[in-house]
Amino acid sequence: MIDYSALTATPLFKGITPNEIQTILGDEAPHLLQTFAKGDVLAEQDSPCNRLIILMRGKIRAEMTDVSGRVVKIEDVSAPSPLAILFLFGTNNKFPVRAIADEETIAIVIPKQLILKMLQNNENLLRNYLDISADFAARLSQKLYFMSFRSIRQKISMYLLELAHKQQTDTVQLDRTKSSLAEYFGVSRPSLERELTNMQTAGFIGIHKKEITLLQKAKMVGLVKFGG
Amino acid sequence: MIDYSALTATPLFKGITPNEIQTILGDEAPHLLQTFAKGDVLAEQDSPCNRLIILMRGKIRAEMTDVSGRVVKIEDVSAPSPLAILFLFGTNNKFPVRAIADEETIAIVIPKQLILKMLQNNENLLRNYLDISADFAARLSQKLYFMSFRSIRQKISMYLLELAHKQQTDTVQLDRTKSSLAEYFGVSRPSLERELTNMQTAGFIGIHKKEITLLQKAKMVGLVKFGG
DNA sequence: GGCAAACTGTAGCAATTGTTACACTATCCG
DNA sequence: CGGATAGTGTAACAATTGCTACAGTTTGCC
Repeated sequence: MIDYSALTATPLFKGITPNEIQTILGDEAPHLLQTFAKGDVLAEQDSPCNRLIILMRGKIRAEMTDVSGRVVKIEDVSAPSPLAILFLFGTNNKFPVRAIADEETIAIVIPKQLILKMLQNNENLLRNYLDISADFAARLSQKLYFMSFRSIRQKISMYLLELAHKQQTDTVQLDRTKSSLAEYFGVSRPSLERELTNMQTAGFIGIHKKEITLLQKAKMVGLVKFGG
Repeated sequence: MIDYSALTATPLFKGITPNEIQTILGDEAPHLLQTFAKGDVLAEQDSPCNRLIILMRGKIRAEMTDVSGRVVKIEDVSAPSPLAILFLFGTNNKFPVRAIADEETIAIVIPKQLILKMLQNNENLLRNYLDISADFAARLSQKLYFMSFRSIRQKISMYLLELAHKQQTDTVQLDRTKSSLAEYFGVSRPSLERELTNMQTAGFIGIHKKEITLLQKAKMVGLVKFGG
């Protein structure tokens, strides 16, 4: 049986009642359930992305094999959550990664054609779908924006200034570990640490664990603007 | 008057007949037309993105002002083409850039609510919309993928190996200028040139203008795989 | 044809960043 | 409580990359 109330917890079905979901999915719903054992492949990299996979229970990992044959783990996805929602459409709609079950996993697999119908028949669903896509794109854009700054000092300044703006204070709390921040910036962790220390020594910021105080906002703005 | 046949040339209305478009847009269509003089602002950065702007004639430039006040040109868009299609939805749906008319420009401006209705009422339109979004996201992903490689040599190798795969030959034609390739990689132009020269000296590739021959594919694969 | 603008190729030096290694701390979980 | 795991902080050295400057080439356009 499909647990419709669990589905309302997924971003895609947010704001839609279990009853509505039942109606949307229709009578075929029970046939859409699939179970995967640990190690099973839910979707092969570069295979046609002709169905939407929504995890109901369990978790998977997404791996990518590049031209050189190197396998890189891209992300972990836990239920309840839809998978690769953005690659269902587009001119080259293939799974960008291989999805492998990390434990026993139950998923609802919905053919692309049915998705199209569902989107047309339910405005909430359509909005959710478009919102999810847009948010994804916004995150990618934001990250690329950071990559466009040359020096680590510029990236740090930019990041902290935006954090200060969001948190409405000049003493910000880092919203991720320094390790993952280094990864986000695409630089090595020691390099990031060093530059943070340099900026503290230079009097730009004060560092206490994950709490960073912006001491010279104007100068940091200048860094971003004129380089350095 | 709206030139419906011109609209069919936009990616959003691809495959939809002028008559259908007329039906989709409905009676309000004539009220949606707007004219902008050179220098007029079609959309302000960070203003709510509550309408879709489709350029029918003329061209605009998209500029972004960052935290520091630095103004950067992001892209040029010429008619016929929709504007910022991916930022209409999402939790923070604001124009990421300021759109300024570079010459006299005529555009159809469709409110978000109407777009939602249109997408629900026409499957072709919905598919086009989703395809455009997905393609955009795929381009962003692809670019981030390149940014994830540390050295310039790795980026070059990766890029050339993919080009060779696409063009089905080991003598590839660069699909953009070396300048823009440097920008795409997020490195300085002289650094890219130097590394290309180094790779030629090392015997990996042969360079003749925009034509590059991959002489040691296996070793280049190794570069990407093991670093270096 | 000829001018302007964009693009290419190269060099030397300065600066930033990566790498590796090690010690230490915090957090999670049984 | 204790052990494992993830995260932090720092240092020295090597390597890559950026910057600036200049000369030459191609392209587009009048």
